[in-house]
Amino acid sequence: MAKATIDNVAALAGVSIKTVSRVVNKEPNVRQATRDKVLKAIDELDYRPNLSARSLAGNRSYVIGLLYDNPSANYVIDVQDGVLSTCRSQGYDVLIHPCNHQDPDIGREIRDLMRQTRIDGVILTPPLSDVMPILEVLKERQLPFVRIAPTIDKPISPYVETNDAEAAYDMTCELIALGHERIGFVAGHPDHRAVSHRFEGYRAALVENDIPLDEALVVQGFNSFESGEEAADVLLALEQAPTAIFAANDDMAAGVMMVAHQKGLRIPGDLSVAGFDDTPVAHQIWPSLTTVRQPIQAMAQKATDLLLKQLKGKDVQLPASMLSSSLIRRDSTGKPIPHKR
Amino acid sequence: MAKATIDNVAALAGVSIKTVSRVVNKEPNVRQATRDKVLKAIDELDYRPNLSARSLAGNRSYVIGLLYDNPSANYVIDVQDGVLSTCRSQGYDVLIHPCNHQDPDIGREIRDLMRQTRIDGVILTPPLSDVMPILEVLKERQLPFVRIAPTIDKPISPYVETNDAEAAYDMTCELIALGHERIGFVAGHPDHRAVSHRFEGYRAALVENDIPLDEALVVQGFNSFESGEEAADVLLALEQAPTAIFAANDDMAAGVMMVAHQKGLRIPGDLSVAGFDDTPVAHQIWPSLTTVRQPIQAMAQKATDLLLKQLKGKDVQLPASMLSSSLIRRDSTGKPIPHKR
DNA sequence: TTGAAAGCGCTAACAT
DNA sequence: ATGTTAGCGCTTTCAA
Repeated sequence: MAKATIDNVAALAGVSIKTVSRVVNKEPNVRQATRDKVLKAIDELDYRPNLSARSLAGNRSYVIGLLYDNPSANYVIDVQDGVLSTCRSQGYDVLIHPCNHQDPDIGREIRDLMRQTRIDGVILTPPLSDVMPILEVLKERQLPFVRIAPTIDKPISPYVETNDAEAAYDMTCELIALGHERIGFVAGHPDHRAVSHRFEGYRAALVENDIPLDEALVVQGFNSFESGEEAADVLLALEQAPTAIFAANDDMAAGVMMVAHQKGLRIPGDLSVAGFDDTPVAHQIWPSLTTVRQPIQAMAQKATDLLLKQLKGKDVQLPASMLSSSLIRRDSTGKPIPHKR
Repeated sequence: MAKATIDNVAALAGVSIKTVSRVVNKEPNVRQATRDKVLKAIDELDYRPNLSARSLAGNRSYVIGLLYDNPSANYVIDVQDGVLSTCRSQGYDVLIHPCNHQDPDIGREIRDLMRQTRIDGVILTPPLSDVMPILEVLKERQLPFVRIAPTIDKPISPYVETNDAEAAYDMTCELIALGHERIGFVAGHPDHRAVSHRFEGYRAALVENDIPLDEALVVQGFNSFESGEEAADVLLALEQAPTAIFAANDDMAAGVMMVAHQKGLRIPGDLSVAGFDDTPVAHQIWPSLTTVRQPIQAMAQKATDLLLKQLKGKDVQLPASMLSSSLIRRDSTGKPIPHKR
C-alpha cells in the first residue's frame, strides 16, 4: 500500500531498474515482452515515479513556468487552462508567476525564479513577451521559451499570434458598411504592443474606404475600464462627435458604454460601440457588445505544445503559429440614426 | 558561475554541510559567528538550495496544492494572488489544480495528484470545501489542508469564512429601509453552499421587519449570468412583480439587469438590483451595481497562513478565522417609484 | 537488448 | 554547537 519505488517494480518484473526506467520514459530498445512484464508490474503496484528523485537525477524538473502580468482575470484564466491542459497530458506541471512588467528589477526576479525552481522552460504572455530584461535573462541562461503574441525580436523564440490587425480591419470595415464615417478609436496600452497594434487595422480600413484619418478621433487608452470612460469623455465632447467608437479591448468598450448611458445616448442608435477580446463582460453588459473573439486557450495550448516539443529535443521547425480571431456581432452596433434637427 | 552546491558553501565557509543546512533552514544551535561565516559564503557564491534534492531527502516538496472549481475568473485569480503572496514570502510554491467537483472520479484524481507531486498540503476553495470524496482522500492520507468557506464538517480542518449571511441580512435591510416590500431573491447554486446560505440572511431580514416570506419571490439560480436572466424572467412576469431583486452573486445580478433593460424597466426607479461579491462586472455594468464586497484575497492569505503554520508543526489553535464583508452602495438601488396608474 | 554502479544535492539520525 | 554517514528514488554512463 505504501508508495512503490522503481526497485519494487524491477523486483516484481524480474528486471533491472534501468529497464523499468526505460519503459517509464518510453525509451527505445526494450523488447516488447519485457516492456509488457514491466508495465504489468507497474500497474500491479500502482507505481508512480517520484518527481523529486527524477528531477534530481535527470537535472530537470518537469515543471514549466507561466509568466504573466495582465489585469484581465479572464484572459489569465484562459491562458492557464490552455497551458494546464497540454501539460497534464504530457506529465508536466505548471508554476504560475504573476509579476509586474514595469518593475525595474524584473530581470533579477526572473533569474531568481529560475534558479530556485529549476523550471525547464517558460511561456511568456503579453505584455511580457516584449519585455527586454526578461528576454535577456532567458537567452543568457539558454532556457527554452515560447512567446504568445510578441511584437519584437520575433526570431529569438518560437511564438504564437493572432491576426489582430486583420480582425481590427474587419471590424472597422463592418462599421463603415453600416454607414458610419466618423469612427472613434480607443487605442490600447502602448506597453501591450499586440493590443496597441490593433490600431493598424483600424487605419488600414479607413484608408481602404477613402475616409481620412482624423487624429482627434483617436484617443490613447490603457486597457482599463476607467481609461475607456476617459476616452469616451473626450470623444463624445467633440464638436463633431463620432457615431461609432471602436475600443481596442472589451473593458475599454464597457467604459465607453457606461459614459454613453450616463449621457443618455441610445446604443446603437446614437452611438455604436465595438470591443475586442470577447471577455465575459461583452455579453454581460447592455446592450451586448459586438467584439472580436480571440482563441486565447487555443493559443496557450499551441504555445505549450511548442515548448514541450523543444524540451523533448525535437526541432521546432515552425517557430511561429498563427491562429484566427473572429468577429462576433451583438447588439451594440447598428446603423447610425441621423440626428433630428 | 555555475550553480553552487551546499558542499561549495561548506568548503568556503570552512564548516560541514550539516551546518550550512542548519543555517539555510534557520534551525537553532548555531553560533552567531558561524552563522555569519556561512551566510557570507552563501552570499558570495550566490547559493540557492536545489529544491529537488531537498524534497527527495526531506520527503516533502515545499509545494502546496490549490484546488478549485469556480466559473468566476475573478474569484479564482484573487484566490491565487492571495495564496501566492503568502507562499512566496515563505519559500513555498503553488501547484494550481482546476477540477470538476461533479466528476464521479474526483477522489481518484486528487489521490493521483497527491502521489505524483507529493504536495505538502492543500487549500480547498468553494465548492470543493464541501466535496466529500476530496475530504475523504485528504483525511485518509493525513495531508494537512485548509478550507475556505466550508459549510460541512467544519471541525475536520482549519478554515476561514466570511459573514455571508450577515451581509445578506444587511443588504436586505438596506432595501427594506429604502421602501421595498416585495423583494425578489435569486438563490445561489445549491452545490455552492456558502453562496446558497446567503438566503438565510435574506430570510432573517424579512422576519425581522415583519415582512412575510413569499415563496414566489425566491427563485433558484446557479451562479451564472444566464441563470440570473432566467430567474428575472420568472420574477418580473409575476402578477405582483418585485420592486427590488437581490441576487446571491454579481453575475446573476448582471443577468437580472440585462432582462430589466430589455423589458424597458428603469433601474433603480422601476427595479432596484443588488448583487454579492463585488466582482469587476459590478462597476462595469450600467447602472453600477450595489453589492457586497468579500475580502477574497485576504481569506486566501489567511488560509495559506494557517496551512503553512500546520506544515511547520505549529499547532493551529484557532482552527477557524472569520473575515468581514462590507456593503458597497452604487447606483442600481434606490427608492421604489410608485407606478403612475 | 539489458544491467551494475555511480552519483544528483540535500536532510536526518546519530555521533562528538 | 558541530560533524559523519547514510540514504531519498531516480537517471546516466559504461559494460556486457
